[in-house]
Amino acid sequence: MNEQQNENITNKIILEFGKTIEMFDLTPLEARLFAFLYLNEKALTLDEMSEALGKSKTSMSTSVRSLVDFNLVTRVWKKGVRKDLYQANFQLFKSFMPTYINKWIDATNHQLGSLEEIKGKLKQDNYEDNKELTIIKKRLNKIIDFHLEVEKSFRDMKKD
Amino acid sequence: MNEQQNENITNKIILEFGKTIEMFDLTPLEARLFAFLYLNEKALTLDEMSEALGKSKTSMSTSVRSLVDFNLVTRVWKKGVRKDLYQANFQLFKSFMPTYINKWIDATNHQLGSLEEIKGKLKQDNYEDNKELTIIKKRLNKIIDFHLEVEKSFRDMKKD
DNA sequence: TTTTTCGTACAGTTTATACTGTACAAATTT
DNA sequence: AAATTTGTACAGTATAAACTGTACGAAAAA
Repeated sequence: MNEQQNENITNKIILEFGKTIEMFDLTPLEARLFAFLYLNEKALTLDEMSEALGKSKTSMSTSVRSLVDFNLVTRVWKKGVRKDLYQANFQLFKSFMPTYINKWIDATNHQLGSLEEIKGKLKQDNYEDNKELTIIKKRLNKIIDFHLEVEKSFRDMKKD
Repeated sequence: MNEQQNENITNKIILEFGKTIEMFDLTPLEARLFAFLYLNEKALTLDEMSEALGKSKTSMSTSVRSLVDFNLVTRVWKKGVRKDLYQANFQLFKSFMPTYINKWIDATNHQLGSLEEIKGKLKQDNYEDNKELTIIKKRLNKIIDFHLEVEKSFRDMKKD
């Protein structure tokens, strides 16, 4: 009854919290797994996760590895325990938000580079100018501006 | 030669710009389609899109409809032209960014509601208190705080 | 050393997503 | 009215993503 009750509540929270985590570009399973780990105080084994989420141990292995790579989960050592133990990092906002923002900044910067390169090539090679090309050039500049604006938005977001 | 040259450049831009647009949660095809429309001054028909992107007309129909729903593309009327014409909205930042931010705000608010509901139920029904439940409650509060913080971040982002 | 246990690589399967082709209603043209 | 054209619903197909089960090396236990 007690167990059942806790599990019921846990599942509801996992469901809702998981949806939010998915928005940070994690897969549904990774999201649920993180939520589950977060709700548990003590570090858990792959078998415990597998049992709790009803998914294969292999899935847990790969998913938890992703979470570690994303710096959302930490592998924990405990004397006498042979199995690997994993624990969710407790600082949610710091774990998720900066990484997400950086992802946007990095991506826009990278695209910016590619677009500038195209622009440079257009100037260098003296292409046969025609009406259509003129429009393309104009739009390319607008696209570059757009990337700058997006990048700035996320950069500003960091300053808090 | 002239045509070929323009198409070549257009494709390069579509490729790079498309990647960025995908980050705003559009499918790869929607992203490329928008990029393509944006690079064209005049409004285009489904057949022209289909021809240019090498995808079926059906795909164009559904994709362009999505873009219209997202307020990224506008249907345009032109006298004497029977086919439907579509044109990309030119204000990129205004088209993409506010929608994206609102999506986050709406989603976090919605989750917040669900989580508060769970919290309320936990208080109301006097559950048998145990150590595990105490931890769950504590974590639930942290999760709610997290949602508030995320929501605030995106709300602040709007103020520019 | 032999046996057991653990984590993960890998191949295969299931499930979800993206895309196409046919068909057809609505609108336009002949 | 008949014929053509246009956009899209729908069903089916192809492609990608998620997930599982078996197998096996590494490490620990017997």
